[in-house]
Amino acid sequence: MTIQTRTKTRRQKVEAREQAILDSARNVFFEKGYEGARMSEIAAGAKIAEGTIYIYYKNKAALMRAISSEFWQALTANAWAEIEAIDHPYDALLALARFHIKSLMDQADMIDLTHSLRVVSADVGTTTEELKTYVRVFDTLYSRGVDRGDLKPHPALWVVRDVFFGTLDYSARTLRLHDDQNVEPVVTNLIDGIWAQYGNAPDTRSRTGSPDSSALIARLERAITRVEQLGE
Amino acid sequence: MTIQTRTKTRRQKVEAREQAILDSARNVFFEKGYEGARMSEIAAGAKIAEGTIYIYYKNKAALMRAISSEFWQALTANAWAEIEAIDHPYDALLALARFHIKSLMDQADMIDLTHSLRVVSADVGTTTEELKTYVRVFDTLYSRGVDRGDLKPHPALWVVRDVFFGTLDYSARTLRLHDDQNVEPVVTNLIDGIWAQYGNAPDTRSRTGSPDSSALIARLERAITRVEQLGE
DNA sequence: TAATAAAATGAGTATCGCTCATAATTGACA
DNA sequence: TGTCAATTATGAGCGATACTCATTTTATTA
Repeated sequence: MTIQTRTKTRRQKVEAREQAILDSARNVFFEKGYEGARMSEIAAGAKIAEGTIYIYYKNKAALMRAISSEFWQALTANAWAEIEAIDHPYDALLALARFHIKSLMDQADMIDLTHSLRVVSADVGTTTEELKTYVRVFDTLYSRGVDRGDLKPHPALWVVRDVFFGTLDYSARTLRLHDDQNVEPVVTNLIDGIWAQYGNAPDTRSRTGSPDSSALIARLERAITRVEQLGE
Repeated sequence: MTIQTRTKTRRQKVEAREQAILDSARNVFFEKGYEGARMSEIAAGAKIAEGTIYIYYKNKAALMRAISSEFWQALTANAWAEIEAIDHPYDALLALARFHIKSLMDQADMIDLTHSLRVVSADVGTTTEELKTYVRVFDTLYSRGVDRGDLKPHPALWVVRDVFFGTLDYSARTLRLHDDQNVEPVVTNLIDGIWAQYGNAPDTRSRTGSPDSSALIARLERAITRVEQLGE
């Protein structure tokens, strides 16, 4: 017990310092950019000596990588939270697109800094891994749509994924450039486009007299009944 | 006459030196990346003293910017050349997409270096200007399609433009990551998608007597799905 | 050929990321 | 509580590098 409490105290102190360094570094990186950021200033911000940083992080690039890593993990968590309550894939994709582009725009500094890692350190492996994890939110959503029969299975999902993220990335930059906060046209346009290309519109099935049309009508009937019961 | 010849000689010498610096810098930047590139090495490659570089270029970033600028101008010229003989907008867009993604993949080093400018220097204005010029190739192509009646006019062309370049950019990265040289699926998929959404395809119009019913049913289906979720 | 302007040079400077010998702090144990 | 070993912190100093500037070299004109 005593042992645990004591070691925990030490660990807590260390972790607090680590977080202080991270926080200070984030501030300085935001303000000055990667190149402009001085290790001395980061140390001052965390109220420690410059040398202490190197006990916690191997070098400037590693520090930057840690910040980037933290950011993407939080983004992934938030993305899941954003879509978990949404049932229909169309709406979920819409929500994810909205969330993604808004994040890109709000946290543009962070995004640019992450990109800078590619330039600064050859070892972008860590960040790549985190990007993959983030991107999995989309993949899951699409797969769910396929399972439900709302979306056509795609032989190479990454093709659609790149349309999704690539478009949003570029659009975010354009919107920012024009000081425009209205993401809806972009988001709607994108998802409608994906839906037009890969969506299994129910009419496609019913047109050929497929058995699914009756099921759809039944669903419609039940739904409408519920709407009617809602009153006015 | 004599005056002109003589000054021209001097100017030629100066311009030759300038080009030598640029060539050497390009080599070193490619090989070592921006951070890894040493001004001393660039000078050695151009067979001049280190201080001479600074007569021609204000600093390392300016040197990099000049290289980037040269690259994008050449890319723009090549893009125009690639599409000038193609008449139908669909084929021209296809060709541009193919050209763009291939350039991205072949000259990945150059692209990454250009991106690095964003990190290194706040003044990315020059590069942005050149990017705009490049991007105009697409805009012209789309407008031509609208004029011919093959494409629907879009209230905000940049939305489509960002789909185009964003998708190709991301796809190029993915393909490179998988050591895949086959760009056709991406290119075809992209242009078909744009055509499906914005093309005035004659077959769409002639397919059925009630062109709007399928879209209407799709909309109904999505709306009902949303209603169904309200109850649960 | 001499005078002047333009261009080149490279030793020196300022700056910054990082190291390491030394100091301070912490926790276990008697 | 005091002692000792381990952990953590410190900051002067090192090496490296982008950039400067006093001096030299080269080109041009009369």
